[in-house]
Amino acid sequence: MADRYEPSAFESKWQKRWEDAELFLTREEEGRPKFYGMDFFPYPSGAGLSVGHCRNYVPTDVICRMKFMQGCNVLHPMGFDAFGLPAENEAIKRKTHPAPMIDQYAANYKRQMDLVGISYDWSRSFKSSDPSYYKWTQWIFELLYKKGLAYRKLAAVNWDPVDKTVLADEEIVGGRAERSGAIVEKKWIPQWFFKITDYAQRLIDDLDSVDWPDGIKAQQRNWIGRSDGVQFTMRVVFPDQSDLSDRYDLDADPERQPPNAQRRSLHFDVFTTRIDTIFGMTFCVLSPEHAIVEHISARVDDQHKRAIADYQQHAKLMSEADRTATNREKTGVFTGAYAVNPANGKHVPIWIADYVLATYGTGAIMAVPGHDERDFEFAQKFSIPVIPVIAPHQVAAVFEKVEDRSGWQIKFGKEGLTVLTPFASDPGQSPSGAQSSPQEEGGLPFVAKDGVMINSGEYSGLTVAEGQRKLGEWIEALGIGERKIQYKLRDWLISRQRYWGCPIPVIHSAEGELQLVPESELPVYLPDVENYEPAGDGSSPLAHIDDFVNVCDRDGRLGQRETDTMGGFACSSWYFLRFCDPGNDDEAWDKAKAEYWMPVDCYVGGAEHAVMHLLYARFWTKVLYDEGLVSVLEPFQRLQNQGQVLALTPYRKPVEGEVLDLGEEGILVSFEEAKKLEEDQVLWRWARMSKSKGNVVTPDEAKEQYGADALRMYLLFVAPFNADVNWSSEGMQGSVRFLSRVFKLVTELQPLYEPNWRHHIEFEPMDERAAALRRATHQTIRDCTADIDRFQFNTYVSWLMKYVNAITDSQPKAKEPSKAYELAASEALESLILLLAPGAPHSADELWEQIGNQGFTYHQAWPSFQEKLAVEETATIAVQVNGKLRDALRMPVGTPEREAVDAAKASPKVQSHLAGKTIRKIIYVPDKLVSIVAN
RNA sequence: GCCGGGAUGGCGGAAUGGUAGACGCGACGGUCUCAAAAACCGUUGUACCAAAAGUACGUGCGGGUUCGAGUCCCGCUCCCGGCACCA
Repeated sequence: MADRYEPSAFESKWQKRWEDAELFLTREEEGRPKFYGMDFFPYPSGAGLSVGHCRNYVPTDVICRMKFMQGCNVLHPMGFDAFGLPAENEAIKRKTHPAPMIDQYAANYKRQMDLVGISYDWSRSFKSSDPSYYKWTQWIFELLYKKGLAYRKLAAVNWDPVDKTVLADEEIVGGRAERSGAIVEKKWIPQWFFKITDYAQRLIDDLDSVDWPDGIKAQQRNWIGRSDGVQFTMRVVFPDQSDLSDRYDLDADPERQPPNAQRRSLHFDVFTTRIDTIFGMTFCVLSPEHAIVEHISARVDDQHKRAIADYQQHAKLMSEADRTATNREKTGVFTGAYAVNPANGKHVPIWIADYVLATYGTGAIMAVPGHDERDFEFAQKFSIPVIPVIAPHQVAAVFEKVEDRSGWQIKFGKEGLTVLTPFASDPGQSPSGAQSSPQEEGGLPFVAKDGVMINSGEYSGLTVAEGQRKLGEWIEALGIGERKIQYKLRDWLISRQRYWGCPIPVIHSAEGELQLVPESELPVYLPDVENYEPAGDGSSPLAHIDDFVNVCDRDGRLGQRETDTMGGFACSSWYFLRFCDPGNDDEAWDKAKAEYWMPVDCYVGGAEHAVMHLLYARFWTKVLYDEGLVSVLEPFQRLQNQGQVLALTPYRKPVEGEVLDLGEEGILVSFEEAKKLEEDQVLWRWARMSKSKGNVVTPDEAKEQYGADALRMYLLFVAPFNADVNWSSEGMQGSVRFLSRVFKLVTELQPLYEPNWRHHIEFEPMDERAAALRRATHQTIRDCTADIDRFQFNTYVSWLMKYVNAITDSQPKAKEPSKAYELAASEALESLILLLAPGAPHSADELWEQIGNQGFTYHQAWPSFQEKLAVEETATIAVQVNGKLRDALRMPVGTPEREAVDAAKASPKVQSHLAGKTIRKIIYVPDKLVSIVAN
């Protein structure tokens, strides 16, 4: 019998027994509520799991185990996101084939997860690279295609020269490929897209219905980037005024067709969210790639023609990274043409500049330097006039009263807008509300989100909100534009010119027509080949495999297979549905089964997928909902992001001339090197565990040294679930110590254990000691249950620790325990073991057996608490005088106000602070507080 | 710049507007031991005081609301994460 935690003696034994008993096979029994708990689909890396991964898996395991004990049918699956770039790159590096390699890595992941005792139902496991899985990924692709949500078009896309593939916008961070770190280039290639933009609004709206961290929701809203504004047409005029004879070929560009008027003139559309500032427009800007630039260029003189051509060339050559670099100085050229401001008929110069993006809105803007920082910067540089048209309410009030405004000036500063009057030298004449302090040159524009319109003709005097509404109506009435909603979100680029991915089930017929591979012929198998390295010319490796490429099309003629594969995010956009019915050969999933299990009740993973996987999976779910294939609009009801586990990592101080990696304070060195260096030469920093940093702690070694349960309890206890933690072996020791205390306590109390305590305890009169123990028991059940539900695993463990202390202290030292105490202790023993079970399942099962029970704690009912047993008999009532704590009284719970107040007044400590004062007011909070106000 | 999230003892962190610092780590003192480790017991926010009692101070900074603020409101500072010329 063990009176301490000796994990090597029992942890592996229980893992074997769980497996033999098929303990974690998913049940679908009637009459039980369901609970679907899941972790993010992991890519099985060759480095194996670190304890950092366990910080994801253990908490999910705790909640799933508790839910099962509470009587739920629990679906707790695990599979592997095997397709994709990381696997393929690793295989190339190792000169092996990704398929067997990934099998081996996945097997290792499973072994490690089992080592930690995670309760996965492995019978439902699969890899995204299994043909039985990707058959249905292709099937969903075809569904999207049929619905017009998958399309192929020539596009300038993000090309990663290192990984030699195209990437999605979501995979680019600051102009670099997130994975390879390469500076992304622009390349024009025909690409496959999913039309996620059709779902932009629903993807925003339905965020309201899910229980996710605010930060993730905000990131998604941001990424989708809704802007409400007005889009309207601007007519182009040339200095010679012969503009009407010039015709812009509208039919060639139907998207830019205006509602009705001005069909014969050259024109372009602009989008603005600030139509209220239209009177402040002093120029327009087109992106260098805008289609109309050619037409303008054709009508202007040679000097401007050349300037335009030069600038376009310059823009074309610039890399995406350079172009989007922060704080770049504005550049641009005047085209020689003008646009007519529809609000006041004024002609404003048309410029081209690369600060206007071709890919957003209409690729053209009205520029209002008075109220837009970028336009202001541009205007300053090119000496374009600035007209303020929005003033703060109090300034506008003064400004609008003045009839002769000659000599008045308006300037902008950090404080807002400043009016400089001709009588500024005489402060007495300066209207109140208008400052006249000297302004530094080059001040900021006044980005007036609120204020009053000025210098705006008949609209002057309206507020920003009113102006936006009225001008929007006016533009619509005029027929030159309409109110419009723009989204930053762009369509999801799905094709990859790489081998290790799900083949796109499309055939290019002899006529160049796109044909879907018939459903009966799915899957399109990924061919097993020796050489699959990317060519680097933008073609897929599959394009060079003749057997694969050449097929019969629908009409029996020679066609060619699509050779791009799908990016890995396609595979992970529906795997949660497959887990509901993983063995189904006839369908992707049985609708009834998906309806039963979906949505995922608790989804756990890292915050780095905020806008990629989580957005794509939501999109697919909505499409499948529209098809009637799933019954939920959102796949993941509750989402939680775990914090990372950081490890102390040695860095060396850089020697002169050495360049540091971005964000690093020193040069990374190995632990061996660090030992050799002088102490003051080594900088120890907390860094995310990674193979390259050499700071990984594996669950294997943690289990070997401390035990799986100690690791689990440590990860739960060390910090709030979503906070980063610093790995510490002292902390691990603490967990070992706690579990040892549990073993010791159970061993001590075991002789008192009465398995039938339940039948006797209500009839046995409770003495004070027994009642106190029962109180601790029921409070602990209450608090542990609530905190697991709330994802507060650190306090769940705290309550257990406190409970162990309480039971220990409750034991009678000198005399024999009473019958009542024996029964209370029996209840406590069982409760302690069962409450411990989700966190430390091996120890719980061992202890359960040790006190003479059979079977698994997993099959026991989760303890329930009785409110009446959890309440305290006496309360500590704080007594405050003028808000300061002066005494604390122990009084029975439910003491009436009168008594409590009298007792408080009687307290000598309180009296000394009341001496010579008159009581003005007394506040009483039952069982908590008496607050006396006196002066 | 914009959008999120933070800031509490030596450290990780608790705390429905009601006794701030639960629980743990570390540290210090003790028991056991020839000794050490382990284990166990005790102390541990700061200041004044020999100590206790006591008093004052104390949740990033400055204001405010309230009998009472870590918690609510206004204005900042710093840290972390994301986005970033998106009109």
